[in-house]
Amino acid sequence: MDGMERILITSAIPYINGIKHLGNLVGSQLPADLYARYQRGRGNEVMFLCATDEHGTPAELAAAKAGKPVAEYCAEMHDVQAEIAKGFCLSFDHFGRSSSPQNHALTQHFAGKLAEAGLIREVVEKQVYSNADGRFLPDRYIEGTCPNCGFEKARGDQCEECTKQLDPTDLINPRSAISGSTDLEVRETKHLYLCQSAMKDQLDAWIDSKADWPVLTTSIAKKWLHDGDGLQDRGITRDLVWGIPVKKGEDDWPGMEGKVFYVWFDAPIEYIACAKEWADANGKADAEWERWWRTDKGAEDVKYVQFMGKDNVPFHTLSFPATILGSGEPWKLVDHLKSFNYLNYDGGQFSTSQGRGVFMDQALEILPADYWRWWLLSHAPESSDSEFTWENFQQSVNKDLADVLGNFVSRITKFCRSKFGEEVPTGGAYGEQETALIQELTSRLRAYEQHMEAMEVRKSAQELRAIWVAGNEYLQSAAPWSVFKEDPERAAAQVRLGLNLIRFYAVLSAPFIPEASAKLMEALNSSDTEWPSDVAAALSALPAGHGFTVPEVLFAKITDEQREDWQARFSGTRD
RNA sequence: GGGCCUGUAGCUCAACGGUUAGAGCAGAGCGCUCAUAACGCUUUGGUUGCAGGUUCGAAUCCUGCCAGGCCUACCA
Repeated sequence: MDGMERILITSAIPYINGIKHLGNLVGSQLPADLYARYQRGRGNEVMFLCATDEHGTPAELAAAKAGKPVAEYCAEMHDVQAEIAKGFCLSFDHFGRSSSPQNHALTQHFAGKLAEAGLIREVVEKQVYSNADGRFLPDRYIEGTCPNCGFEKARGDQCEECTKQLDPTDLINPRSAISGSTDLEVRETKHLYLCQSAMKDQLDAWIDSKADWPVLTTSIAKKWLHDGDGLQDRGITRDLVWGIPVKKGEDDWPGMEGKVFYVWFDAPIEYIACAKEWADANGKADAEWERWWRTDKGAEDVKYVQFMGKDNVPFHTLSFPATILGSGEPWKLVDHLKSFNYLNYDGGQFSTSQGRGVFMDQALEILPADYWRWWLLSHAPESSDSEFTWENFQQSVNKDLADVLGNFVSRITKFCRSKFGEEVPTGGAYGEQETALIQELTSRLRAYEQHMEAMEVRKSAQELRAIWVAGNEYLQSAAPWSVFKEDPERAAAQVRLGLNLIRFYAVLSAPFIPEASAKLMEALNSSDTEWPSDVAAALSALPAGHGFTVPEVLFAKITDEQREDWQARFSGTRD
C-alpha cells in the first residue's frame, strides 16, 4: 500500500442566523464532505472541520428578533445546525463554534502577534451611532433618501436604485434600518486595522504560486490585490457587545476596551481553533491538533483543502493568509481552494430573507439525504451558476438512483433468491464476458479516482453513474435468466458477479450516497469497505455460499403528485 | 460607474485553437422479460446569444452589442 496521505479539509463555516438553504449546502459543506469521505475511503488520514460562524450584527439582530440573549440564541442555533448536518450525513470530525473559548484565545493570540509585527494600526474614525438602538450602525444598517435619485430606501453604503456609492452622512432623512429611529448622531470611535497593504507583494507572490487554482479564485484575488490603489488595510474591530474582546494575546489593549474583533477576522481563525476544540472534546493533547496546523509540529506534509462559495474567496485568498503570514508563526496555509458558484432555484435565486427555495430542514422532511446529496453533487455549480428545478430533480433522481442503481440491485438480488436462494451461488467461473467487464470497470474506476482527486464533482458523478450503467449492460448481455435454463453453473457465476458488483458499487458510491451504501452493505452482510482498486479481486470478494438478504426498495421514485405538491409548497414564503 | 463570470440540442451540462460540436434526461423505433412499467440497443434534435475581426482552421482568441449573474472592501 502507498504511504498514507494526510488531508486537512475545511468547509466555509455557515452563519448562525438561521437554517441554510440547499444553495449554501452545495457551495461548501456537501462537496467538502464528498471529498472527505472519498479520501477516508482511500485509506488516507483525514481531518474534516466545520463550525458555526456566530459573531456580527446579523446574529445579534436575529437573537433580538427571537427574543433571546445572543449567547443563548447562538447555542441553540448551533445545535439545530449540527443536527441538520448530521441529517445530511456531513462527516465532520468536529463541528465547532467560532464563539468557543479556544477561538477567543487564538484570535487574541493572532492579534497580539500581528501587533508585535507592526501590522496593526489604530485609526480614529467617525461612525453613525443610534441612540435608540444603543449601538453603532454599520453603513448598511442606515437607510434614507438617496440625494442622487430620490430613492427612499437607499442604504448608507450604496443606493440600490441608482447604484451610486454613498456615505451615510449623504443620506437625506437618515434612519436606523433596525428600529427606524432617526435619533442618530456621528461619534468618534477608534478601531484597529490590519495592514494588508504592507503584505501585498507577499500575498501576490503567494497567489502567483498557485497556478492550479480555478480562474474564479485567482481572478477575484487579483482584483483585490491590484484594483485602484491595490490591497487596502482592513478594519478588524467593531463596536459590538457579542464577539471576541479585543486583546493583545492575553493582555488588555489600551483604548480598545468594550470592543470586539470583526467577525471576518475571527471566523477563519476558527478553522484552526476548531481543531483544538476537537482535541479538547476528545481528551487529546495539543500535539494531536497541532500536527494538522503547525508546520513546525508535524503539519509540513499535510495537504490542506478549503471549500467555499465564490463570495468567500477574498477572505480566504487574502485576509486570512494575511493573518497567518503576518503572525510570523509557522501555521499551515491552504494548498488548494475549491470555490463554487451559486445554485439558483426555479428561475430565480434562493433567498434566505424571502424564504424562497428549499431549506435544509425542509429537504430532510420530504426526502432522505441521499436524494439531495446525489442531485446537488451531480449538478454542483462548478463552472457557472446552476439551476434547481423540480422537474429536473425528479427526473434525475428517479432515473439515476431508482432505475439505474436501485433497480440493478433489485433485479440481481431477486433473481438470485428465486433461482439459488439468498446466498452467493456456487459453481461456474468467470469467462471472457466478465473479463471484458472488469477491464471496462477498471478504466472507469481510474477515471473516477482522478476526478475525485481533482475535486471535479460533476465529472465524478457522471463517471460513477456510468459505472452503475455498466452493471445493467452486463446483465442484459449475459442474460442469466436465459442461461440458467441451459447451463445453471454458468448462470451461477454471472449472478455471483452481479452480487459482487453491488458491494463494489456500495463502496464506490459511499461518498455520494452514504446511507444507501450502508444499506447495501448490510443487505450483503458485509463490512468489507476497502477501496476496490483491484477490480478483479473486488468482484470475487463475496465468496460462494455467502449469505445475503434482498434489501427493501433502495430509492422510491418521486411521483408527479409529490413533485407538484412540493413545487407549490416551496415557491412562496417560508412560514 | 468599475471589475469578473456566464450564454452550446426541448432540459441539465461537456468540448481547455485542430476530424463530422458531445453526454445524460426528455422524444421516436426495436429488443428483453430477471427487475422499482424497470433494463439494453438504435435513433431524431444545434446558424454554439447577435454583428464584425484575427487565423490554414474559432464554441474556443480580439472588438462591439444584447441578456443573465457575482463582486465592488462596514452583510457575512
